[in-house]
Amino acid sequence: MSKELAKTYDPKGLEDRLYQKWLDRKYFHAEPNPDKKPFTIVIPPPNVTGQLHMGHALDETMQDILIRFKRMQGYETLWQPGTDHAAIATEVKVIEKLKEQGIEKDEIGREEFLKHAWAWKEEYGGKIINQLKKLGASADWDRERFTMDEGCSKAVEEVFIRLYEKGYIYKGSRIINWCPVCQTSISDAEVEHQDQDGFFWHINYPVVGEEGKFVEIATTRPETLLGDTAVAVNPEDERYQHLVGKMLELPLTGRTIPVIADEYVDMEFGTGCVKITPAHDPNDFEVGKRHNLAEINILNDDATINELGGKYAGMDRYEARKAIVKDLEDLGLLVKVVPHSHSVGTHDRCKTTVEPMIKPQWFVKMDELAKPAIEALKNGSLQFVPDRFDKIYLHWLENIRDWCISRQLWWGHRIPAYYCDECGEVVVAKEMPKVCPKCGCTHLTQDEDTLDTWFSSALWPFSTLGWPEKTPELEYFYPTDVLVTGYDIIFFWVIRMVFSALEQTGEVPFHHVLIHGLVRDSQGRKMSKSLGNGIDPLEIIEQYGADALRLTLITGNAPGNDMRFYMERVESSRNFANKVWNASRFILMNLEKAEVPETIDLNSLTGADKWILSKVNTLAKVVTENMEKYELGIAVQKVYDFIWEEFCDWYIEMVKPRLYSDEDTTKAAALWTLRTVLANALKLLHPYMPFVTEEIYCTLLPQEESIMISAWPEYKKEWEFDADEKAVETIKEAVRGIRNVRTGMNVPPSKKAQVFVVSENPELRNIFENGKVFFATLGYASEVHVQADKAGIGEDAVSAVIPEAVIYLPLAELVDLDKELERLQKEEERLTKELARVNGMLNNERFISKAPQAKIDEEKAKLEKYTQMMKQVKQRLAQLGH
RNA sequence: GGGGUCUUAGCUCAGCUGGGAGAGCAUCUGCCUUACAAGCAGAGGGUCACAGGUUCGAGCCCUGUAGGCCCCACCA
Repeated sequence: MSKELAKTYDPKGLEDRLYQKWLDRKYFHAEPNPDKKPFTIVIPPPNVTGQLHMGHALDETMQDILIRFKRMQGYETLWQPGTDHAAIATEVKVIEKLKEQGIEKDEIGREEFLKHAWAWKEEYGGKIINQLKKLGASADWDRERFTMDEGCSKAVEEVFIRLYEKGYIYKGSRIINWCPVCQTSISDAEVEHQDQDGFFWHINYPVVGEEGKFVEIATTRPETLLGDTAVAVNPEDERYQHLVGKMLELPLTGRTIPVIADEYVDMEFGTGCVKITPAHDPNDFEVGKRHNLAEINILNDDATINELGGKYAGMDRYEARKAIVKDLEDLGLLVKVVPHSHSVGTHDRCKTTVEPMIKPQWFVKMDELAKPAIEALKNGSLQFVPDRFDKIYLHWLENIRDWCISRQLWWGHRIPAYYCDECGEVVVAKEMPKVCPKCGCTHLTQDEDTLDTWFSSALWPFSTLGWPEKTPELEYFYPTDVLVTGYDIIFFWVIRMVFSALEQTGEVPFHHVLIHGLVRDSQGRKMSKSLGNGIDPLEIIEQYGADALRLTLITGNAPGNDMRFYMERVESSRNFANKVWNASRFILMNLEKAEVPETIDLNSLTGADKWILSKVNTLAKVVTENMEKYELGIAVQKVYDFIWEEFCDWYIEMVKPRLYSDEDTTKAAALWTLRTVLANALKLLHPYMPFVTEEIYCTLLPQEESIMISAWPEYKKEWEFDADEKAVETIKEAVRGIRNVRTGMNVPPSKKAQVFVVSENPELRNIFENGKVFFATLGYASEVHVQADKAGIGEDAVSAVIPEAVIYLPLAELVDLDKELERLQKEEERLTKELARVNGMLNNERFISKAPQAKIDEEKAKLEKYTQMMKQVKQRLAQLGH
């Protein structure tokens, strides 16, 4: 590889080339290795038919950062990838595609449909994986899995059977959420509650045998009246006690229903009389059970009224509502209609209003399974980052209800339950039994339903590692270390993984759950297809590079918080990549011209060298600490600031004179330092920006194979140089003072000026003496004089005051005395404020007696510093006649 | 109804166990300085939502208020 780098960083081409190199060299591949400690992350499997969006980009970037970090730290790192079959989402897409070809799902039948679904999976399944690769994801693609592959399917069967045998899975006719469009049951987690403006219809139900007497009920769903089997009042309600036990005429049906008493009824709400429809309301279902009420299902699966609805049969639920209200009005039974806002359950996927219905379904009994999951969080074996998600997790588990796992879909894991055609015996087994164990007949039929897609993803952390087999992978990599995911799927996925893992493997599936927020558009809206405000990560990568996208997604964001996506921020990230590129280009250009030793005697380094070495040493420590706390945004910000400010703006500028001079004896030291510090900074940056760092690193150190398998920088005691750090910081402060004064006077850099540094402190004079060259290059000085007093400095020189020193610039012909005065007065004002603050603290007896000594000393030092500076400022003001 | 979270510079956001308010972008000024104009050097800009409290000391901890966002919830 040539040391020639292009003038502007261009990620195109380079990224694909480097990614291919990593793949070819199997860097992503992990194997159980007893000599190393494992570090494992399982990917939240993206939907097999999905398209990479910003949410994925964020999620995968975070995982890749952690994986690359740990890999460099010497762990055997497995990032286990794969995809999810996404039962309902995929099935809907396949149905749509078939419809375009004029084919209906029911016409072709189950087997044929599944062929189409698998074909779809084959066609689109690999797409999202390739998109992840574009991001730089260092997952072990050799181990890619799919929730419906053989191994995962076996795990699903195994778990189903185990839970069934333990009595944790059961089949029952219970009220479930039904989606009339998708024509399947869905779990509680899939129901989204939306507040909708509706009405309260007050309806009179005539009392049987008591002419002119009515019970007034209020309902938001008058059409369900067709399925009423009682009216309930609160047993404590004195208004209605006399009615309990009486019969009512159910309008429009010719049926009569009883008035019952049940504590469920809130006396304060509505009329205090509630119509009870056990077949179409979860509460009413419970009431019905308590009172042995009939359950009358009045709906077809598509939410039209069925034959039990009399004249309304065949009408859609909303048409029926209108018709029924109209008929009640005609009968004079409609008392009033009151606007009322209430919460309506909708299917999260298609937004259809769900219909509670009683259907035979399979459920997972949750109470026992939830207990260990709660305990795992409480005893610390499972931790959320940030920990505010603890409450959400606990609240859900503590109020959990049984999980409806059967779906009336074809794409998914078919429930391993078989029914005897003769006697109806249920057998749960891996394969269809030849004969019914009860009656011996040979005709059995498998359950038609499939499992909730989350049933298989709940097993993902261990099914992908080979469970239920005791594979070496499971032994070594499990439990995994951290799960990275969005807060939006804590209920769907995280919780179900935890209780499934605890039940099946006896261990938590992961120790940490790192939660991130949503990536929103620049106006703070969710990115969505319907709004058309989505930004395609691949287009960003194409235009700015994957590194720029990754940096943008990680910077300036705290864990768990949503973020807004701005193109300006991507540009800024791209600019940083270019900055790194150009700094490296400069260093490489200079390295070409000289031989630089592999190692160097640290004593041969200059103060500036030691300063930057010390800085990068501290940086390594701080970055590591933050990454271990999952503070990725803070960590990368530190690297960014170091590279741009300390390294580029100060160190490289400081070192230039040494590089440009052939006589300079410290040139090799400078080059060694440049190379060493850059290499370390690149390593710290690599998890965030893998491509640009790899390209530069390998060019910088041709003997190195790859930065991604290089060792993570560790803090080195021998790189601590406190005195040199302090000295360079002092010089920086002086240089800043000079620049500040010059800009204030509108002196262009081309106009060089003499600089006098005056300090009574000999130690400080020594520092400045050694730093003369920096005043020349960085402070545009023509000559530098370091002295103990003001001898030879004109009264009209401008000055900058720093602690224990004053810097004078005789800019006679340029000096605007009014401006100089203004500057000094401003400085005086600032110092006055600071002194007031410090004095306020130090004169406060309670501060002296209660504050820690270190803090008191710190403030005393400040007092001394500001007093000294104030003295200088006052002297200058006096010179100017103030 | 319950819970969470946010309110910090014109905009978007950091600010990790309380100890002199930060970044990016935007704005203004001066620089095509031989790594980078996707750059360099400077500057302006904030009673940290409001009111109390704890503390020697509060952007940070506690209570309350106002507004925004989110999640959960079986009042028909």
